[in-house]
Amino acid sequence: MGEPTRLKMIAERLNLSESTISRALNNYKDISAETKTVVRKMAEQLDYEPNIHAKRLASGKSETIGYVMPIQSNQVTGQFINKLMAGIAKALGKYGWDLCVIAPQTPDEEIRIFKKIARTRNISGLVITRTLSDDHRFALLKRLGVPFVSHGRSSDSKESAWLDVDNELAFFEMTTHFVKLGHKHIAHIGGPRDYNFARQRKNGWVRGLKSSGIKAPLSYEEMTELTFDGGKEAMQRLLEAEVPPSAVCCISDVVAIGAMQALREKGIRPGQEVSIIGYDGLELGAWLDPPLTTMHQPLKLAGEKLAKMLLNIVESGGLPLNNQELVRASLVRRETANAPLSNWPPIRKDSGKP
Amino acid sequence: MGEPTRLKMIAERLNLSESTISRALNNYKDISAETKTVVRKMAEQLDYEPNIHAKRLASGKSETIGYVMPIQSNQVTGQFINKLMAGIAKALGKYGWDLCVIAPQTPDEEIRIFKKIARTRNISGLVITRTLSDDHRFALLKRLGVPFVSHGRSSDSKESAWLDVDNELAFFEMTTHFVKLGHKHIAHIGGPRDYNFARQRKNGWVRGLKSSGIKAPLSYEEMTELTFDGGKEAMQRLLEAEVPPSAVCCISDVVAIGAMQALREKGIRPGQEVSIIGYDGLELGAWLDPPLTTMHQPLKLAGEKLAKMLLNIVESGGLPLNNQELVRASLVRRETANAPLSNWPPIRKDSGKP
DNA sequence: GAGTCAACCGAAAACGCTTTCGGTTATGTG
DNA sequence: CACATAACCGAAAGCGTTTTCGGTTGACTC
Repeated sequence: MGEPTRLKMIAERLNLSESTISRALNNYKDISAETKTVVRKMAEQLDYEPNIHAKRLASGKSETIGYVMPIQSNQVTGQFINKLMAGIAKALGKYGWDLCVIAPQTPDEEIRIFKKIARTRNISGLVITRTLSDDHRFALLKRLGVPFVSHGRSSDSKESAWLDVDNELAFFEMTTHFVKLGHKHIAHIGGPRDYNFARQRKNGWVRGLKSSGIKAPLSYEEMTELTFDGGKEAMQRLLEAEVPPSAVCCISDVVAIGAMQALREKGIRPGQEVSIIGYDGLELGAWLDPPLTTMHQPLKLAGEKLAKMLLNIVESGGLPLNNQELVRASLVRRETANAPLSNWPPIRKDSGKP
Repeated sequence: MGEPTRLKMIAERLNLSESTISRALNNYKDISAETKTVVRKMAEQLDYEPNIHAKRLASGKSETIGYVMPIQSNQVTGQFINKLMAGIAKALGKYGWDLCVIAPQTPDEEIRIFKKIARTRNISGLVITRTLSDDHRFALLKRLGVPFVSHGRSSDSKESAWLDVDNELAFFEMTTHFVKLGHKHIAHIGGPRDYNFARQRKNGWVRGLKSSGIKAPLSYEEMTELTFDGGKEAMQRLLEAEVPPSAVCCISDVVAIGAMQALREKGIRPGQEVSIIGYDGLELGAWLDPPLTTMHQPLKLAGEKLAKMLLNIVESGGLPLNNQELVRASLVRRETANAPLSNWPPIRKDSGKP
């Protein structure tokens, strides 16, 4: 391949100084339009590509952003992560920035890595996901002065940059959708309250019930890990309620799939006796039996948006405050959410009613 | 946070030269053991972290490897990519190397990016996945002199580094497993022959049949895209065979899920009239109705291995030839693969038999 | 016609490390 | 005791950019 082109070579060919070449290529305003075009043409011709390390050393900027992979990636968050990353990488690519994957194995390691980034500045900014309601990372990164954007809010995110889905609205809509179908016994399988979105979604359900004038017994609020197993067990508990629900708002598709399993094992048909709606919009849901009704959020687009926000902050000095955006999820109608059956909920033999 | 520690500061405190410090920290052999420990202690104490850009500029090494995301990432390869990446990042992290995500939007862009990497050397090596039987990338990267390892072989991979699952063996075992269960009508839904693993898997099926003395009509070999839809359509075609199969070896779990859908729509029960085995070992499969029998390969481990191979090549001058490894997949027994039913395959009314 | 001011560009100093080359010491050798 | 030989270490030259600080021009003002 021969030696790569250097600034110096361009300078020699054009009888200009290296500094002029550099400034011409970087579009400084004290270089005449004429020289700029000449320089650019020559750079193009020589296939010039700046040495990125020299550039970063000299400028003190790293042009790299990091994506922090969720630690416990044992779950079917697969789609989630990919699509987000693909979006981020795509957006960054346009500006010649790099996306670096950070995969801490433990929370402690995550902290160490953050501190190291703060010291070395080898990464210009971070994208974090899976935010908790009470997420120490927000304060830590702010304190360390590391620019970041989060996918999801937190109690600490008032002044930082974030992109979030309106989870509460989504679950409000999910709940009222059930109401419109005629349901009166609407339960919720939520996730650990640690996760901010878990709270938001639960609140949406509560608000949906309230605005429809429906009351739900305490037992209708279930909580579980975001796994298939968790969903299954939660559903089993719900079925033991005095009056089992006829509709269930699930915090995620994965949980919903687990819940469907629990129903089947009791001989109950999802979408018949008990309706179910999930959340995430996994394509997979369409291939279940029966296909899972769910709510969808555009993830790749979210990735692009997150990248642009971060770029705005680290490059253009944008304020985190001006980089907050709430997007909407949309209902994907499939076959697990239908009108209630007349013979359900069943009257329990052991119920107190005469 | 104050200014980060520099080599210079350590040198001043210890009354040594910068070069000595550098060599001590990099474990050069012309530095006495004594000085080394002193220097290391001081570095530790001052929380020294080398400026990575300076280091890379001076040494000419980038300490970064790139992972090329499969272009058409619309599929449920989710798990796949993540786990692999998590493994790579984990292994690299131990050596202070970075993992950079490369997400070309088109094949052309992929080529451009490779060429750019070759010129700029801003990435020390690549991990590529989704290899094709006839994959231009192998020759291209070799020609460009960019070190790489592939997850999966190709017709061009004889002399390059790779990690692959023994796909043929896996499908051989899958097929003979069906035979042991008593099946005689065993079909295969394969993928585009472009993919090398698709050929390997088909060959495994063929070999499995042959070694069991079973013959399959031409119509038993189906081919499709690696999608839910593809699996469904392929299964529909199989059901129209003169003698429909009682067992189907599917190239992936996703395809198998699509196939199950096709069965259900015809009122056929997966695992009863028609048995099915998938491939990939997605957890998800356990939550289908009925749970999908499949074959599993350890992906995170694969990622770690790939990273170590690449490090061996770019750092220790290891030969690609010495970095080839074949791993085994293992059968995960669930509920879609059972002994055949006596009333299946059905005798077609329109069959030629009297 | 001296002075002012833009508009352009070059020289040179960073940036923080690695690495070559050579120079001091101690250590052994004839 | 001169001399070669290691064993250690320092000086200094890169690595390829960016960026500061001036220095030339030529046009324009009064």
